[in-house]
Amino acid sequence: MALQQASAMNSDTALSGRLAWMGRIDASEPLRAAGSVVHVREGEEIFAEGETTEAFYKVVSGVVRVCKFLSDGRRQIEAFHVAGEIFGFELGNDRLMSAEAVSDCSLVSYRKRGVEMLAQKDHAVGNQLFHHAMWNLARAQTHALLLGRRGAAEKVATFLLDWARHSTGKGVIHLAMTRQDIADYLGLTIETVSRTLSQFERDGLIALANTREVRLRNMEGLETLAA
Amino acid sequence: MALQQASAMNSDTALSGRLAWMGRIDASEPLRAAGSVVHVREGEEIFAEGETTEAFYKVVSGVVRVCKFLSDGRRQIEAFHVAGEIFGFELGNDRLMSAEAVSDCSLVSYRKRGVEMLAQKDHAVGNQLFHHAMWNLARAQTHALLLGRRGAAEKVATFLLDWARHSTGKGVIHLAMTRQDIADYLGLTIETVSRTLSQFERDGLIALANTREVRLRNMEGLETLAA
DNA sequence: CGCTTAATTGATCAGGGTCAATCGTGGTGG
DNA sequence: CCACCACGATTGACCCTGATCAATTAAGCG
Repeated sequence: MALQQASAMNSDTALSGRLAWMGRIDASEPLRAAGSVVHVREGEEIFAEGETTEAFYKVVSGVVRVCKFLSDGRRQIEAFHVAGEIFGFELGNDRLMSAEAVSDCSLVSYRKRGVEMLAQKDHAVGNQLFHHAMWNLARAQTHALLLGRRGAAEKVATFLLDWARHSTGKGVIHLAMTRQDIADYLGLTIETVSRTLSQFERDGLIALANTREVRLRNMEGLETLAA
Repeated sequence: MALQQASAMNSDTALSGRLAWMGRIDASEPLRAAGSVVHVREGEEIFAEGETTEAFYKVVSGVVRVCKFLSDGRRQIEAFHVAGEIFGFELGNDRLMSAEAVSDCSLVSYRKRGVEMLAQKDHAVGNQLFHHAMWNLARAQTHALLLGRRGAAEKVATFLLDWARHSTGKGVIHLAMTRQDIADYLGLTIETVSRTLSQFERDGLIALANTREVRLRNMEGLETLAA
C-alpha cells in the first residue's frame, strides 16, 4: 500500500495539506502537531550546509533556493522551491545543502523527529515524504542533463519555460530571483544570462518590461531552442 | 518508525539483502518471492526511456549506467551503479531514463507491482526504497554541482577519487567503462577526458597501465584538484 | 537627490569543443 | 601464426562559446 498510494497521490494530500497551503492549521491535518508556521524575509538563511538537520519545510508562499557552495565561493543552486513543495528533508544528521529565501516567504516547519514518530502511525505521512523524494530525484536528474549537455541559449530557454509554468497567467513571467540566482542555477555567469536574454528580446522571443518581468512573445521559438 | 528506521539503516538491510548481494535467494529474505535473477551482457539494454515501468533492479555484480538522451543524440549518464545499489525505480508509469550494462552484469529484478503489495505487509521494504531514493537524490545533487561549476581537471579528478572507493585495493582503479562513458557522465568530450588523463600522468598524479587500469600515484594532488 | 547594488553592454581571453590524423589493441580469418 | 581489420584511445591544430575584465546604465532607497 505504501507504494500504491505514493504512485496514485497527487501533490496535494496528506502532509502537503491544502490547509497548510492556505496558512492555516486544521485539526484534521495529520501533521497539525508537528508543523508550525515560519516567516523569513528575502535573503534570509533558512538553514546552512553542515548544520544538524532538525526540521524540514513546506513552502506556503514565496520562493526558496537550495544550494551548495564550493571552497572558492562558487555556488550551485540545486533547485528553486515554490508553494506546495517540500524541501530540507535529509536522511543524514548533517545538512548537505543550505537554503535561503529568494523572496519573503511563509513556510511550515516540521520537526524531523516529530514527524518520524508521526509516520509510525500515519503512513500517508511517509508516503508523502517518499513521493517528495522521488519527485525531487527526477527533478535533480533533469537538472543534471541541463547542466551537463546544453548551451547557454538552451539553458535559459528551458529555464524560462519551466518558470512560466509556475507563473500566474498567459505568457507573463514574474522572476522572483536575481540574474545571479539564475546564473548559479544554470551553471552560467550573470553576464551570459543577461546577454542571452537580450538576444532573445532582439529575436522577438520575449519582451523585458522590468528586470523581473518577462513576456513570452514566441513560445514555440523558445521551445525549439530548449529542444 | 518508517523514518527512524530509514535514518538508522545502512545500505545492507531489508530489501538490499546480503543474500541477494551474494547471488542467493533465501527464505528469510522479505523479497524472495518478488525478485528473480537476471544476467545481461556488456552493452545490452536493461530498459529504455519511455517504456512502461514494470520492474526495478538491484545490482549483484557488474556495473550499470543510467542515462538520458537529447534529440540530437547527446547523452548524459546520470549515474553508474555497482553491486548493492538499486536502480530503475520510478513513481510514474513511463520511464524517464534508460539503463544499460557497462560490463556483464548479474541483477535481481523486482516486479514493481509485486513489491508494492509486499510493502503493505513489510515496512522494511518501503523503508529500503525510501532510503534508496534519498541516497540517489543526494548523489544526483552532488553530480549537478560537479557538472555545473567545475572545470575538466576538477571533474576528472573527482571521478577518479569517487571510483577509487569502489575499487578493490590501494590505489589501483579498474575502470569498467569507456572514455565515452566517462565523458558523458562528466559532461565533457572523449578528447578532453583523454587529454586530462594524459596530463595527470605527465604531472605524476596517476599512471595508466591499460586504458582501463589507473594507478593512483599522488592521491593528495588529485584531492587538491578535486577541491 | 546622491548612494548603493543589480543589470546591461563591450572587448578580450581561454577552456574545452570540433575536426582530423595516428596509434594501439584485440579479434578474426586466411 | 600472423596479417588485417575495426574500434577505442590518444594527440594535434584550430575554432567557438562562454568566462573574465571593465565600463556604463538602470533602479531602489535612505
